[in-house]
Amino acid sequence: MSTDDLERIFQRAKQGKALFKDREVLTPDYIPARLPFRDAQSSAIAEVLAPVLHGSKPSNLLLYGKTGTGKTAVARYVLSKLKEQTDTQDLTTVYVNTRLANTEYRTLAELGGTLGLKLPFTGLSMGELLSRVEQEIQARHTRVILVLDEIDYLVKNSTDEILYGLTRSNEQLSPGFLSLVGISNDLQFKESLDPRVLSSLSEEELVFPPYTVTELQEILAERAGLAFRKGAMSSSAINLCAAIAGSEHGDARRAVDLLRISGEVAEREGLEQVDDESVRKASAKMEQDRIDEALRSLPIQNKAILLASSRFPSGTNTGELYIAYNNICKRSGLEVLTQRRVSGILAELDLLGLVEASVVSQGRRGRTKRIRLLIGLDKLEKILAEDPTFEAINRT
DNA sequence: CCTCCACTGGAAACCTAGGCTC
DNA sequence: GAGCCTAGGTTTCCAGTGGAGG
Repeated sequence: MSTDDLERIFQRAKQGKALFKDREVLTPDYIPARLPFRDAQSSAIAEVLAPVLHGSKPSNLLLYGKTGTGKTAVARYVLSKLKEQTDTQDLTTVYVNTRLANTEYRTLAELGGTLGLKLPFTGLSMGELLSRVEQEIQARHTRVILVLDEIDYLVKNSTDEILYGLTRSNEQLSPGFLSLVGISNDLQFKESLDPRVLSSLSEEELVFPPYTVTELQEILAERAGLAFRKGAMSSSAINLCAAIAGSEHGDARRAVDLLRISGEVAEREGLEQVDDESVRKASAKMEQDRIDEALRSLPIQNKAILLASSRFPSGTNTGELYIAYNNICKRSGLEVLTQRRVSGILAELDLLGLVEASVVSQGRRGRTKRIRLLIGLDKLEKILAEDPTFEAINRT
């Protein structure tokens, strides 16, 4: 890229009018001043939590709904309003996303951290950790409302030990108490839960239906009004955003993301207005970015397996791929994993949408996974070439 | 209708790297 | 330092299986 190119980019940025008024409004962390179409849910949660204001313990609460239906936003919104009502120190609200926290341990540690405890990354037993947190709550006479977002993830990836512990400590604490608000994307996660935990956790339940396309349109229009300058966003572009996001299960978060990226695309191209074309480009870009990012952040072994599957443009099966994978490992000095593990990694790659690995039966010739690469060869090679491990191979 | 392939996928055990307490 | 904890990735072991070819 020459300096001329750079100049042209900057020049265009200077000339083109800034389309955004306040980009923040379209970031995932933004909590809107008002949540359209969620009044019923907001007030239901408020009803459940209200007792905390005169010192009694609210029921535990479970929120259900698919991604982007506003569960998290509503929960945080109500919590922040609740906070405004109490000026005392004795109400602590904690929000933990268990998927980001990743493990039971880190979830609890995060709770402890918000309470002001200093906890190590690892090393304590779960029991020890729990009792430390309990002690802190008692010592402070504090009331805690703990929001566990994506709680299904926690249950799926470990036991429900922590939930059991938390619901139990609930009963034992005094003074002070701990109320739980669980948020789940998965409507069936209840089935994998210990019945004791379930009955305690879901004293109250609330379901969030997906947004309809018309609802999305209104939400987006409102956000767009705050985020963009007047006239910088065509209404047909808003409708297109709503339609694209709506066709993917009424996910409001993705709709808002799409809106923001459309704006960025249009701004970069020096347009006066975000049009349908920008939205389409943004939509394609989001999909592309998702794949690139998934590829880049893959562990080395997963990359090696992808590389192996790229040797078979018309698809292959586990056994054949394992042989190719073995070759690649030998040539790049990589440790060779067992076939069992490779099979597991293939399932992971399938989940990421990088590879299609479906189990097929070939009668006499056994059962195996039919494996097909779902990403472009050139793209894969380009990104994997960034990894020094595969240098030797790429040259041949 | 039966066989038997080439795996699948569950379960448990193992290993490493971290950290605690005494 | 000994003896205990955890996470997370891996290996080991193995019972289970869909369906083409007999």
